[in-house]
Amino acid sequence: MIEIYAQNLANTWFAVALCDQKILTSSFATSEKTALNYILNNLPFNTPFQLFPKPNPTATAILQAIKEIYAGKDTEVKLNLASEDLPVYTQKVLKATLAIPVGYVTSYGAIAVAVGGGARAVGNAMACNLFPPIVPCHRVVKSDLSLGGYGGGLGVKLEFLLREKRGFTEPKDVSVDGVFLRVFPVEDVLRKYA
DNA sequence: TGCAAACCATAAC
DNA sequence: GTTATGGTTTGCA
Repeated sequence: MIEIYAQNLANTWFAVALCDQKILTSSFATSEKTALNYILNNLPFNTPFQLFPKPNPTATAILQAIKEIYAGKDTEVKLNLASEDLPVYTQKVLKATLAIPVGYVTSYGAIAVAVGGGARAVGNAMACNLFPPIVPCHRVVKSDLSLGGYGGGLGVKLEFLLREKRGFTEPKDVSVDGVFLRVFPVEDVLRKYA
């Protein structure tokens, strides 16, 4: 049985679908309806689900953690994502995206180099991200460090990056499955949109 | 700058 | 099988 929870935290609606403590899909939006619609659209077919008006303790902790991520904070909470049924390539892209630290961004092409495949394929994987904002697809931009696209609208993407400013000045490499992924300070992106 | 061609995993037919 | 479709990239005028 799939359990769905939605809650308003700090003026934003967050929603999750859980199954066996694992996150099937998540969302955020300015209205409860929009947040729930996203969840419902991404639910597997022919699976019963139930919408709970009040989150239980597990769901509360998860929603709280997602809110922290949304707010641009580092979170220590480990969120269990049900990604094993996704295409393998998509899983690799998600994993690489999760490796981007707060305060940094990388490009579609850079991820493609790290996990194989091409930049457009990476963009495709991002476009159907089931776990916003847990999988920080807002930290992936074009190779010239302009924004690229975003499901929730480019304004939302820009605001995310503003909240994640950390004052870093140098690019660096992070390790994903033994290969390196180059990441750049968010400031490098924001400069172009001042 | 701007445009065209190469790029590559998915989903839909 | 085949085709259409992107949240791209690169090269070249």
